[in-house]
Amino acid sequence: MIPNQLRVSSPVSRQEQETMDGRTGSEQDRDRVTSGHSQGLKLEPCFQTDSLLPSPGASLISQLLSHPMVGRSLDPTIIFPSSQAVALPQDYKCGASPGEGAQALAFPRTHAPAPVPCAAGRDQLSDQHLQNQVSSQHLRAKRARVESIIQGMSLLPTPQAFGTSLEAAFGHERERGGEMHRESKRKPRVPQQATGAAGQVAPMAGSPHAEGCQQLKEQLCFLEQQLRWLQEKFSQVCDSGDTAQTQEGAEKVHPLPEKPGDRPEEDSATATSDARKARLWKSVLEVRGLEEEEDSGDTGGLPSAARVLSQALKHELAGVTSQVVDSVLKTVWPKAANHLLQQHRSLPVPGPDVRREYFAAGKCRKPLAKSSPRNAPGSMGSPQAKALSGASGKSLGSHAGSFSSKGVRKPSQVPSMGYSLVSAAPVQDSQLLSQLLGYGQHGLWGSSSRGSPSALERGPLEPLDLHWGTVKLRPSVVRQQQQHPLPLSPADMESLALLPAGRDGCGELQAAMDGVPFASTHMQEALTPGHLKKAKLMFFFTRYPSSTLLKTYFLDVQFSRCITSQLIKWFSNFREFYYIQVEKFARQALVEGVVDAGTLQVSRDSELFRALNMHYNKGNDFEVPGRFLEVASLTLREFFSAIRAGKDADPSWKKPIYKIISKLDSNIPEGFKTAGCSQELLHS
DNA sequence: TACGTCCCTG
DNA sequence: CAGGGACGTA
Repeated sequence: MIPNQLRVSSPVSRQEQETMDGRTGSEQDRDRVTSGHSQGLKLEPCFQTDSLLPSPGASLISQLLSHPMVGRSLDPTIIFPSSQAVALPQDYKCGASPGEGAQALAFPRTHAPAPVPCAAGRDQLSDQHLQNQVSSQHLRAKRARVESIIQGMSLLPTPQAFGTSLEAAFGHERERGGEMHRESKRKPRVPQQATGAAGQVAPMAGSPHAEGCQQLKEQLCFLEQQLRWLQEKFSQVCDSGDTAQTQEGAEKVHPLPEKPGDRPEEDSATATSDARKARLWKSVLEVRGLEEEEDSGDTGGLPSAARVLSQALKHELAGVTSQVVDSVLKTVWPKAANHLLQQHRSLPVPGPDVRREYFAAGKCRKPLAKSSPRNAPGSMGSPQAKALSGASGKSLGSHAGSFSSKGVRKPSQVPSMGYSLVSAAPVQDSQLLSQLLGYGQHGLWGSSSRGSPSALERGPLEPLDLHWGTVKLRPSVVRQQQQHPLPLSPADMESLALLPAGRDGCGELQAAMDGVPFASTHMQEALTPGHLKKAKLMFFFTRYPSSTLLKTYFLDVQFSRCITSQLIKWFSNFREFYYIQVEKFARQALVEGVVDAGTLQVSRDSELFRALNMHYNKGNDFEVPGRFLEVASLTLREFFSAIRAGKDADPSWKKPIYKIISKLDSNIPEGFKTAGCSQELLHS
């Protein structure tokens, strides 16, 4: 932890240093968060992703996807760790043995259960092997091309989900899959069910997440099923195109019944989920077969079969991902889940694009009241629930002043639409994203009057955020954090980095980070009109804010000497105007013959108030606190008395008044600390 | 040196 | 009405 690291970069003035020394708790929290975040960065791919995703479904997918990545031929032992693997034509493994030709081509097109044709003894095939041996060289070359095509399939940048969201979600598994791949060259690996699901979920057992893990596991099993369905569907597609050849291939392969287990490697293999894996493998082979077909004929672009596969996979994965989300949510947050799922399920399965949009809209943000940086991922539960349901402390309106319905409160009138995947208005997006990225965990935003979505709306992804493992952040994100330290917790960043974005996980994240109006959370190096407006409203509460206080309330501003001066100057100008107005009305009252200063009261109907309100609260979107009326009344009386006493002859006759008024500052509502506040005010 | 106030300008 | 300069204060 290097709490001060982020401040070292820029020299701080003495006052700023003092300010730092007297930092508020929240500021210190911010440091903790930030440093905690940096700590989080050091955590390489770690626990949760591993522990939650290695269920069979995940590993299958990742393996499937990882194959092209490792740039080697598909290895049956990956998908067939068991006997079936060895039953496959041996050629598939190394591609060097005789007989790779016809069998390799024929097998993929068969629709007989994969293991059966696979198990077809080499003895029975030997004739065909001999016949085809002549062309084996050619076929090898063909195979290489096909594999490169398949490789390209999963690497394709276009396509939304295929190699992206999965890549993000299963990235680690995938990496491991690559290693496994190599390992399994000779040593059939233990089925994932054993090592993966059980072994890796186990660490979570006993924790509040155990149940969630279980749920997730089940969902991933469901994902498997979906994949199976997909394979079958894909097979049908292939068939429709290649009926003749498929039949031909089937003829070749069908007469090859054999029990698995003729091969030596089979010994060490276990036999769980063999049928499923066989089908998966078959599907892969079918693709390969198709590729070979197209290789000789249609060579342009992405093969249609691949496209079909891609589309279907995308669709299925999107759906299954939703299921997983639902499942986990249901587990860790049953009450909300019920509500959310109802709506969620009524929605069409979101495509990757939709999800990307959803993310860009900042709707899958962290809980606003993300209590403390120590709220490490995985330790959710009651704190989260509290934070989510508690709708956190103060609101702007909880103090003397509040926003009128016309103004800042507007966002709160956003219909409680729950987990809607439909993108919201841009302004809202920025606000929401600002919550996500900015100060959400302070819980300052989370008041009902601030238009913060209800707890239910805070996103079903939230639990997942906590589950998803730590991931190395994109350099750009890290850079941004270093330059403009935001109180992002590691979990925040994780969720950002891990969100299954659209076509390119990183790219989409980048887009979301860069493209979305970031001003509300990005540390401003200059004060904006929004800040001015905010300052004006703050003037209703404090006429003499210290620079320390200002720093506290303009958290999204990168304070420098210049910024501080400008803010101070603003308030100086506010005071100037204020006193001028009050003096004017005091004199006016004197002229009007007012005798008793005590009768002077500033009400919301008075001209003085109207003038002041017009100045500090244009649009009247903020309900001026009553306290301000009292202060104004007192100021008016003081001026009145002083003028009546002829003190205005003294050049510094106002100073005593200033001194009195300066003691009448009241606390500023916490809501003003919200980063998005300035932005929000601007739009109101 | 930082801040506050006054005065002035556009 | 925001902002700059001059000046005073701590």
